[in-house]
Amino acid sequence: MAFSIYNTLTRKTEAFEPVHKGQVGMYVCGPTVYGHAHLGHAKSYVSFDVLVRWLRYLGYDVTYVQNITDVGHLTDDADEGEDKLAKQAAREKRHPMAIAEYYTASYFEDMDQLNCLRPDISPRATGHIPEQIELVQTLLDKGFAYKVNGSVYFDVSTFKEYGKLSGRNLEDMQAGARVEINSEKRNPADFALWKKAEPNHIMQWNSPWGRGYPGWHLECSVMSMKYLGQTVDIHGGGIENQFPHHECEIAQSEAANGVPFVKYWVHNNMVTVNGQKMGKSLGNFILLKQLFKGDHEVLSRAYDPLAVRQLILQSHYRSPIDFSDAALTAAQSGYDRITEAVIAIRKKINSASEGPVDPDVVHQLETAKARFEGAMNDDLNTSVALSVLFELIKLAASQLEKNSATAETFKAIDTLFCRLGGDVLGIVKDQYMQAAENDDELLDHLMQLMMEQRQIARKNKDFKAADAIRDKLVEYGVILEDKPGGVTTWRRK
RNA sequence: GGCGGCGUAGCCAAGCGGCCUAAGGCGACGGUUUGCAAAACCGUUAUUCGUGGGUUCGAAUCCCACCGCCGCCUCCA
Repeated sequence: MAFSIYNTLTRKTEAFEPVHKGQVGMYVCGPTVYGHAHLGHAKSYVSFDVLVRWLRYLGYDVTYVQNITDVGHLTDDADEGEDKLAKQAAREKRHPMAIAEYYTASYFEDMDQLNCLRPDISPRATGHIPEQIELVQTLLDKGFAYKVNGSVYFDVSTFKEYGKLSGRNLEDMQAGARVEINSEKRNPADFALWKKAEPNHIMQWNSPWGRGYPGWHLECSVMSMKYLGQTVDIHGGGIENQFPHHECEIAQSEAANGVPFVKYWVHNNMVTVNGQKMGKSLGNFILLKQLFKGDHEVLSRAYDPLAVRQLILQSHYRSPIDFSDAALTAAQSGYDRITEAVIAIRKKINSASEGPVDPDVVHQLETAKARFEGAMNDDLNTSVALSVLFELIKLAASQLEKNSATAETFKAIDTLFCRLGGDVLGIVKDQYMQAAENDDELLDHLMQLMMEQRQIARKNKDFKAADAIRDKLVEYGVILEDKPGGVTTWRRK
């Protein structure tokens, strides 16, 4: 089965065929860097990360572009709204570019934690002002735009297909309740391509129309075209950007080029926290940094970034996901189970006997792989793909029980875990740091001593003393585990 | 007002006309193991898919109505 993906433009799941055979150009709307990344960013970028990983797994040569918006879109479409970056800059008493730099670094740090692959290109909006001016000029020359008082607007009445992505038409929109504040526009639906800057506006550039700054839909069109061509295979973003952002991108790009701007529009759904929209005023606005540290009042503990990733992958990218402490805890438990199983398998590779791979295991691995691929090909059904990983754990467990299982068999299982769970889903790591190996020798020796003392107590049936040692260690975050054969191991809680 | 989505076991969630007497995860319970635990492993946990109609040989899956929830339509991932 070939890869199919839901295309918002056609409202159908379509067989995926890139414009150029074997090559995929993918553009995803990136963050506006005026604050730390939050849960919404996590869902969005993990979803698109898996899409990129899946396309690469299928053998496509993918160029993944994700912009960094470092010139604030306006906080308000009307006219005098502030630039979000400038606003944050004023709050922090720093230059807007310093704000952009700081939060860009923060963003990549968080995405790295979530194991999202870096985009091939992360173009900055401010680095593409000349190209944006060029596009505005082209639209003016072709009669799709008009100048008013140093600003330039796109004239939506000249673009017949305006509304095709979001399923809106101009009449409906004009009947809507939105108040028209900007009297410069000919039509309320017209949108700014270039805005005249007031002298106190920090971020501004020279243009043929005077000092100003670009409109908020322009950068994506320009950078997508520059790096991926006039027609890009995939353009991704949050569903809330479908209108007006993506609709406007289509209008300005297709008006200028006369060719389709995007072949497949892919939108991911949003997140809620405890069943409600995440909002700063609702007290449920969670930053990724808070999540990873457990530093938020709705969280009972810190969560492993990859457990968060797993939670995201447990539901479909087009479904909304509700983050709650309970959901995170459940995902963390599931994630821990996968991790522990993989570690156990890898230990066995070193200790198991030599020999060929069990043919029965080979068969089961092939079945699992086929099921995984089928699920991913069906519009990225990561939930089912993940369930295959748990089936693999079951298979591994049955082999771990057997003394006859060979090292090659474990190697084969591990390889599939790495491929599907690692390369594609990004939740299985190549290497795991074992707590014990990390600690210095002294700690090891001390633990050894404690365990010996406890062993003596147990031999003497002095369980009171034995339990006292164990309980005290739990307080210090250390868990003792008595294994068959009188062996005791320890690990951190 | 316009657009879109959702309602499946205690919780999360896949399935979207027959393979469904419905994946998988979490939790719970029972077992193996243990001095007792923990962990791990094995097993059990929805004859039923918000409610009521309809279409069909056949529906969780299609249609209609109703109830409930959510998102977008302002920048937002």
